[in-house]
Amino acid sequence: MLSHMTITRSTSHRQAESTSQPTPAAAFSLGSAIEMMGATVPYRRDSEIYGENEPAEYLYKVISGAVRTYKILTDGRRQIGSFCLPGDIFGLEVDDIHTFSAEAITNCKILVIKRSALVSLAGRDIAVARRLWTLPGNELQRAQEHILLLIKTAQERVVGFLIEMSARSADATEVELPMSRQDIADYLGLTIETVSRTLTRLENVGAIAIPTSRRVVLRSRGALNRLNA
Amino acid sequence: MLSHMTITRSTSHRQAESTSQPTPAAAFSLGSAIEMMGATVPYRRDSEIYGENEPAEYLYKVISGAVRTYKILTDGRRQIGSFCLPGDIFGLEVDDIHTFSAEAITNCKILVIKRSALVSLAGRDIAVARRLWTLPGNELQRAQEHILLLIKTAQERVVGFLIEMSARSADATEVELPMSRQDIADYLGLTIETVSRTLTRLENVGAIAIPTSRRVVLRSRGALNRLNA
DNA sequence: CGACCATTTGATATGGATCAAGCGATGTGG
DNA sequence: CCACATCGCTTGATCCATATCAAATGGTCG
Repeated sequence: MLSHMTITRSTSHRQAESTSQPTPAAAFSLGSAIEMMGATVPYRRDSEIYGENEPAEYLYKVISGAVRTYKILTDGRRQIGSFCLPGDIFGLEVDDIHTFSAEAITNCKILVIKRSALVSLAGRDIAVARRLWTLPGNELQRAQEHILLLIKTAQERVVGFLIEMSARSADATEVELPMSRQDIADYLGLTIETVSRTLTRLENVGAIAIPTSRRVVLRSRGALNRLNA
Repeated sequence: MLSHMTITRSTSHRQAESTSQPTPAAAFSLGSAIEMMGATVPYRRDSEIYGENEPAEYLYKVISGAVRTYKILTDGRRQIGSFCLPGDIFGLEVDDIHTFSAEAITNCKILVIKRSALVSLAGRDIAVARRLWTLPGNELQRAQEHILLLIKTAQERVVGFLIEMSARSADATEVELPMSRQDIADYLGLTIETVSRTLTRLENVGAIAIPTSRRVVLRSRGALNRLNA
């Protein structure tokens, strides 16, 4: 059976919705043993999942909703490291201390898995071990892509962001943006105004449509790729 | 004894100095089994060690000299991903294809290890496996630091770069820069002129001294940390 | 000594930041 | 159910940091 952890005691989850109702049913989706080892915990919009410098006792997987990981610099600037969408795993750290903070962007459900349980399972199950193995490498690739984004012009960054989001979206031509303009700006190293202006410019040249501010239709992939330099 | 590979046949090493003379003596330094599995190969300044998109058959460790890994964007811009100094391991890839190119910055000696040999050794030696394990995670941390650099002002980037280099240097107050201003600029996402100007400004305010263009003395760590925001 | 290449320095242009105001959707209290 | 406050987003005007263009300097090697 499921080995239930008393995760609500952890300081890492102090902001979880008080009406927390784990949904073990979801634990059997996706066909991996990983889903069976944790509890699904709801977090409400803008609540902290964990903080920078806290010990990294758990691993997290987005079941529904969206999460941002970020750092606050000494002067108050915020850098978003990644957006996590359903299926994404986050919270894995090299040295057992979180190097970023994580917050729920929307109300969401997160599968929370104890690291130690996963490590011991990996010792028994080579498939789990292999999958765990690939996580830092995948993160590294994303970080490297992020670096490449950050040396580009504002327009290229925004276009790159849209392409990245569309690649992660079910419908490749229509992108749902769970995050605010400020979140996008802090991910791309731009200001909210520049992000907004760039999006409207892309709309004006017919590359995209913006039916609502949180929804973008990619109208011309060719134009976008051209603008992506 | 050492199992010598016929590495000079590999396309990855086509630019190695023709007067290649492996130095197996170095193979016994640092007290790790890893040193015993490869051959030390000399590369001359600006020669390619491997190219982007080539299969990643080997792992590399800098014995002496310095290496840059980089990508060329479609419009010709170059982004340097990392500088590798003696002791650094590079060339590890998630999916067995190099995502960056690597070039010798100076004439240098590189220990070249066959991946497959290392993997099989890791299967037998848990210490080697553990060490291999940590590499992607360490790379990830460096990439994340790099991201944080790239969202800062020019002065903060240059200061951050100097602090990073001094942390990797034997003498914490004096930094040898094996790379050109252009290399630094391409690492920091700035132009060569901005890097140069920023360095002279730092010298003018007394934070550093620049006895020669490739040597920087950190005169006031406090001032640098302050400028690092 | 002279050519070459890296670096520095100078003058100007510009992309994105900043400061400021307007707009539209959402929700709340009267 | 509507008036109003709030919040997120967009738009406008101006400023500034860094890029760009250009030239001078300096160090290295033949």
